Amino acid sequence: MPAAIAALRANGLRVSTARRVVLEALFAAGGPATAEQLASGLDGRAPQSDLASMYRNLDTFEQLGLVRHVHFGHGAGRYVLSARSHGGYVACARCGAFDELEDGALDALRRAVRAHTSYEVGFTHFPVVGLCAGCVASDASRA
Amino acid sequence: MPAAIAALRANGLRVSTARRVVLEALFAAGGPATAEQLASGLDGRAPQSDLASMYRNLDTFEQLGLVRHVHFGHGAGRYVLSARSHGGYVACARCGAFDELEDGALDALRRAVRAHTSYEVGFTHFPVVGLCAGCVASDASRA
DNA sequence: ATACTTGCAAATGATTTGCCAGTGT
DNA sequence: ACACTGGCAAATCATTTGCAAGTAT
Repeated sequence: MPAAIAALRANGLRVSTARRVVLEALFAAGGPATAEQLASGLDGRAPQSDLASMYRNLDTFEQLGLVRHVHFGHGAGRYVLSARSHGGYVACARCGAFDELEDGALDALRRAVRAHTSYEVGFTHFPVVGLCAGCVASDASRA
Repeated sequence: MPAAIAALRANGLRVSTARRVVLEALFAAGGPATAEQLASGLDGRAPQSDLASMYRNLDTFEQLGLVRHVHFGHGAGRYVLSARSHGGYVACARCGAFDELEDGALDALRRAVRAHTSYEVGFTHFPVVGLCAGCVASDASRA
């Protein structure tokens, strides 16, 4: 966390209370959380804050490379501390469950894409979507 | 296209003019198009129609398995005739370019995910996102 | 002191929903 | 005839933006 503060200073950005709160909330969340969850205080685990400012600051931190966000299916995007989440995610299109991909899986995926296309994919911005083991059984609808 | 009409009938749904227009537009689009593009008539290549009804009918066709939609980065989702697009897509997070994944690539990806997780991914609902060859050079921002 | 930030309200973009008139079957 | 649909307006969700007041530096 002091690293994040340093990053702000290093970029001439101010270390405001609101920004400290954003970091605190992301830290407390421990995993991908929506801007709304973070701003509403994570059920008391972090101080509440303004949603618009939350978005603005998440974006600021994202540009500094400290935060990233992923979209699990439809609905709100989820933000995480980059330090807490190196790889990509697999998300279930049905129930919303998700897990981080291990480095091995990530490498295998990147290699597969590179072998067949001219794209260099990261799986770091958007997750790999499919059905989790539990939902495979009850197949049917949309994403 | 007559297959789509038959599918409607088979499910007790009505074959209305609006629904024919949706199919016509999807057909004319030839690839993933937004609901707005489809409803506005694709620059004259299809009749214009109501946006809300377009969404409703795209959803209806999606439930019948005739249409599917993908999200290339942020912004509006794009709809395609399932018959025209079997596999998944690779999309560029930077410039919005996208290409279909060949079956080989798709299989390799599915295998990789299956080997490392308990998920059964399709890549058919959401695309694989990364940077296209052109954008790899100028790296930097968000998704 | 001054420019960067905040917080709140209002705007935007995408998609959905309510409702009643219209129309396939 | 009757239930399913279409069209239009209004609502909703996620996110962004305008602005005046507040505060790091």
